[in-house]
Amino acid sequence: MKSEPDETSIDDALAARDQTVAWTGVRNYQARNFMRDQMQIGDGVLFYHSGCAEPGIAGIAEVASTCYPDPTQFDRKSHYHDPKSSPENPRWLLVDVRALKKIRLIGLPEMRAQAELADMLVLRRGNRLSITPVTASEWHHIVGKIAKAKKVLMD
DNA sequence: GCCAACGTTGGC
DNA sequence: GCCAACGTTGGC
Repeated sequence: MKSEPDETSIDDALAARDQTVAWTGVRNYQARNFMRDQMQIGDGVLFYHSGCAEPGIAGIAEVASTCYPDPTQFDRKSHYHDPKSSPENPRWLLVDVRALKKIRLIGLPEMRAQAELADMLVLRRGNRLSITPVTASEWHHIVGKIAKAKKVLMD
């Protein structure tokens, strides 16, 4: 799951109550549908920093809720306000995400250098989805490289 | 700031 | 339903 660290970094998420943040601002149907149809509480999340000097995987997190309407869509003052959405018929959903651990940044060049990750959707040319599924083997390859991640996942 | 890539919008 | 125009994302 991509987040701009200027807005919500892995450090921000770890500092939040229960280390949990509501994943506001998704305004793409495919990304929304991943949250609605694919995610379950406890699923592993790679916390990815985008739109910054050093994009890459910055932490390990987990899905902490099922999906529910993103409140920012109803907030006229929010950057994420959607005038076409209404509480009676909400268009955009989110899940809560609990940060588990900050890890050594695995930057884009490092990710691209690994044959095991060559098919990761997030690395696809032109990919703009802020949420993409990760296969079990990709997940294991990444957390396997990080002692901290391995430790937290065994706890 | 540039630009490739892609999603959305809206006229027809 | 097509498709051009436009807006956004996001790496560089």
